[in-house]
Amino acid sequence: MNAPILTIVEERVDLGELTRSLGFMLRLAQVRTYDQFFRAFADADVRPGEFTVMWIVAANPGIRQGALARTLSIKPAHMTKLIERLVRGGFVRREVPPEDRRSVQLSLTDAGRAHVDHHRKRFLRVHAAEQAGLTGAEADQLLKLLHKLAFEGLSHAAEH
Amino acid sequence: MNAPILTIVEERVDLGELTRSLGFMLRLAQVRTYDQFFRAFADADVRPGEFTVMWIVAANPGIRQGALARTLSIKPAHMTKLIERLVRGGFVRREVPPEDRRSVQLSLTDAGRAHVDHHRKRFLRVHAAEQAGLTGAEADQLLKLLHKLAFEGLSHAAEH
DNA sequence: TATTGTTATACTCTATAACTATA
DNA sequence: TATAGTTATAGAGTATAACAATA
Repeated sequence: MNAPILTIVEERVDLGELTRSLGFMLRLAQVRTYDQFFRAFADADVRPGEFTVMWIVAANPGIRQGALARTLSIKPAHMTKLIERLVRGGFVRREVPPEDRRSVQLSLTDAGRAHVDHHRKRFLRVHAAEQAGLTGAEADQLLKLLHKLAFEGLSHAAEH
Repeated sequence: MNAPILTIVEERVDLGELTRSLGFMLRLAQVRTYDQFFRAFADADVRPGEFTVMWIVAANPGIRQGALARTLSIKPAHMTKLIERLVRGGFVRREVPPEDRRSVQLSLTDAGRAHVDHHRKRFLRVHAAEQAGLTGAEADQLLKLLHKLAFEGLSHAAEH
């Protein structure tokens, strides 16, 4: 059978063909990077979803709430609540543009910008920790493949 | 700057260095495979977590509930509820072994085995769909890297 | 009529702590 | 005392549908 065996603290669990499932392996790998994120930000009350949103708003001031939701595959209903938290925290500002008064444009407050700046370096350092066990070349290769998997087909990505 | 731009339906969103974050890219990639799973099993009321659990129980009859939880990084409290659902559905059997009456051993019922067998082929076919946009060699490479990332360091994995 | 975002609802998942029953 | 699992609770994420305001 050649079945892969995962050994965790003395326990042997046969995962069978699961380890050939991209979905399953992506989940396992993500759990690990998630752990590393929380270990790095244990003191800071920073969560990956919220920080990612603030990061993107920082890079795209005035972005529409819907565009942000589609970019991150977050449902509009959830995005409303997430943004609400960030507005309550004083990090994000919402503005209704006169051109389309149905929509909402997002930008960071001074506090929001300071928050992103303050944690930027640590956030980038987490990337290094995430790659534990990989060589630099392997990490690059992995990012390239994930990029292709995530963007190919359902959208168009380009480097400028 | 060379910042990567993600274009979705006419919208240009600058993701900046996020695309160099393994955690972020793993999340984006996983969202996609998650979608594909649900598209494939739209009619069947099969969820990835539950199906994965049943798959592992099928391959490891008598596995302890705690070992299963640790393998999948699912918290014991949640595992209790997840198994409860599968027991209620008639797919999983719980047994308390006389050697250690604190623990619970899991196995599939006939219905559980039939259910896994019935969806096995489709589950494997999802893997192919997940790889859309990748060549076979790329998919293999990606799995290898994910395997290394997921297992290296926190546990020991071996092929037999 | 279609689109943007909100509200409401329900369920899953995550995290924690307190608890039981065994060891 | 420590371990295996359960119960309880709270919050976050996901999914859907109905809705208001605007286009």
